[in-house]
Amino acid sequence: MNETTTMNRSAGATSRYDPRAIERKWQARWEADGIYHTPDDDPRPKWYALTMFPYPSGDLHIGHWFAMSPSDAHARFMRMNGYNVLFPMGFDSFGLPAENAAIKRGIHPADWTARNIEHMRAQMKMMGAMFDWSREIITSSPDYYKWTQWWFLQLLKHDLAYRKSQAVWWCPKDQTVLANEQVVDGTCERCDTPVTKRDLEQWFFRITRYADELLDFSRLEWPEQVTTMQRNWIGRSEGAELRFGLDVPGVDEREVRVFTTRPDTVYGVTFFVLAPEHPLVEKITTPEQRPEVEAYVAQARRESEIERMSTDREKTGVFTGAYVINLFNGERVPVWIADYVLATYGTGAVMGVPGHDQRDFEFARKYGLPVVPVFAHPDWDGGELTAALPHGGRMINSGPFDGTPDEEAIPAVIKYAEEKGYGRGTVSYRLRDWLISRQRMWGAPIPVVYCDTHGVVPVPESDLPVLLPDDAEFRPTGESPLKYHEGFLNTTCPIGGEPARRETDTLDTFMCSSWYQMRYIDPHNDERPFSRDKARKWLPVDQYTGGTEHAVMHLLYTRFFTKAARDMGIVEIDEPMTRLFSQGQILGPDGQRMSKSRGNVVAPDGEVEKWGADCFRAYLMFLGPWDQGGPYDSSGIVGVSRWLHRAWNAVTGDVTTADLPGAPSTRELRRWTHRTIQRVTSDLRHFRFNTMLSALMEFTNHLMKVRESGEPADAAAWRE
RNA sequence: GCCGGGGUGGCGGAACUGGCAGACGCAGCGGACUUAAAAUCCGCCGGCCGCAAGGCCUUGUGGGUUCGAUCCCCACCCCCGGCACCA
Repeated sequence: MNETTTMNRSAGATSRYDPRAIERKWQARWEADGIYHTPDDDPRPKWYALTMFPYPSGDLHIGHWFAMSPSDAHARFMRMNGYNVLFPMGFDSFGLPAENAAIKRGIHPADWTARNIEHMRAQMKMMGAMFDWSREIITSSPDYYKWTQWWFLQLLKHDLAYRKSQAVWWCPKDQTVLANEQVVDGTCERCDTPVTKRDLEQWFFRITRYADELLDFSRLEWPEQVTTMQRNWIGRSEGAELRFGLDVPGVDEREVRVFTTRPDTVYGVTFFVLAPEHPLVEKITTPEQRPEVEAYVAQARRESEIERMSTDREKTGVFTGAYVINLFNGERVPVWIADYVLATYGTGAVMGVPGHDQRDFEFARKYGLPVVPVFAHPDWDGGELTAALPHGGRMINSGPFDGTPDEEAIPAVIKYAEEKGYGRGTVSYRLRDWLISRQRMWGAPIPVVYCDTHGVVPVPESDLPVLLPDDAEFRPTGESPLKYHEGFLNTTCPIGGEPARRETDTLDTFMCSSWYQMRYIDPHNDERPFSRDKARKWLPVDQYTGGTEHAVMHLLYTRFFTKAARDMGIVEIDEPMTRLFSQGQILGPDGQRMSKSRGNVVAPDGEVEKWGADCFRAYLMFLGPWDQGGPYDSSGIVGVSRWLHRAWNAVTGDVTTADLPGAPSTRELRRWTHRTIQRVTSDLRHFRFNTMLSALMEFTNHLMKVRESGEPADAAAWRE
């Protein structure tokens, strides 16, 4: 029984781990066998795994590897667990960099994009991921943007798209408008240029209609970080809209409304403030105050948003000469304008309650306006205030409400206001409608036509796609380059055939990525964006992964799209992605964001060349928790490489074995094996790749120890 | 200011959410093999005291709960990310 044998499972005892040969061989084999081609008609349960698709900037960088390798590992894990896994990849290929490159180098954005895609696809194949390339989508290709335009028409048909003139964010460098979500600290999200405002006629999507539903994350397994960011971005505030009487000779309006979260302080109103841009300012300002008011308005317009949004600057304002009447107590209070009041939030007007709001307090102090407390806060001694009082105590100076405790105050005042017709309880949101027009050419043309007879006419679905011309002048002028392309601009009205003009703005590229996960399930369908049956089978995405930089842009827009699609009868799901995992960001070795200008970019190709793709992938996963990210320090990769060599040796090298069932050493070996399986399974399930690799390294170390001990190992346990 | 995450060896990080802190790896030190080096293998590797056995200290700071705290509670400091004059 104890006959000792030597197992030698490799071709030769001197076989060494040669990543390049192995990877080349197996990647070619996988591709030839089409093993990652995901069938639609497969009896196994489906698993839709998705990683955010890249913009084809030209080169795959470490960040792409860091995002894709672990998600690939997880997708493979699900596949090995018996799921029919869909793990597609594509390119989010419309957008400004292509246009800027075109301007700089004089080549068409389409050519630049195509070249980059080809290169990056090849780089991604080197990764050895299980992407199903037969489903690849490219958002700038006509057979894709045809359907992006189709979505626009559906939203338009269902009153979820509309056109209006509004002051919108403008990036002077990129020469285009931006969505609120693309303005960061008063600068352009893309190029950091301070933004300005312009009054323009633009297309919007009614995302605000879904504000409340978008706040419901109860069916989602998403990181709290992301749901919190979305919650803050939507910014729901409960309060009331209150009417104030307006009695200015020659002005038609008889009232002006404010939104407030503290209607219970309405008896403490001692002044009233409008945003400088508020339309009433022009009408109600008295002749004596006009020069000062106009100067202030002009200055507010001129100031950059960064200056204006600075919270620590002193409050300024100007009296308009007009008064409004507080309907609750009949008092006349002066109307001021001040730039701390935002035209875009609530009604663009604020009731000034210096006794209970610190900003109002500072403003009243500065301009000598009276301060009337309406809650007797327990900490207040009744003397003159040095700051606004916090919530608490019973109401005072408030007519019929005197004595009401603070916790009952808000509902009581709202009820009273509704009975008397002074106002009503309401909810206000920070979220604005999504501005989707862009004055650039490398995007999907907005499929509408302007006709002198029929007005705004949607392009019929049968005429889609509205193709981008391949010979447009792409220099930015502040207007879409398409405007100067006669062949594109001039068309005929779909209704009456009259001469008409095309819309020359293009769609925000975030619209392309708002539905791309639905296209992967049926990427070659030229009848519909996707078939209903396939949607029923594949949607929603089971596991999505990507960076948090898209928390309030892409991830909010795609949720809106899904809900709108559901209400339009296109899909039967409420949410696009059930689970989300946000990976961290890989930084340069200096701890700074990798960028060419800093010179801290580590090229993945060099690492792959030197260590092999598997080693590089494993090292990225071994660095630390995936959601953490951090500086990339290439000095540690040698450890992973050593481990792979050891693992190769452990599996392929010679070992002395014998039949030793039940021996203590056998029990120990089997315990190690199964404990490792358990740890790896659990870690993989929870995206804990770093500890998964530690477990595998420990196991390898144990195997090597058994092998080097000279004692024979149980043949069956060793094989296992 | 508000919200979220974090602070553990020289470094990246681990510790099954109350049970031997520092797994795994990098770097470092010592050794084996080698004419030599690389590669590989073996050993050591938080700090202080000690020849040693061993002892004391140690998870940002200070307190608390507990037989027992990196983990729970209170207060504070620092770092990262987001939001921010939102009425």
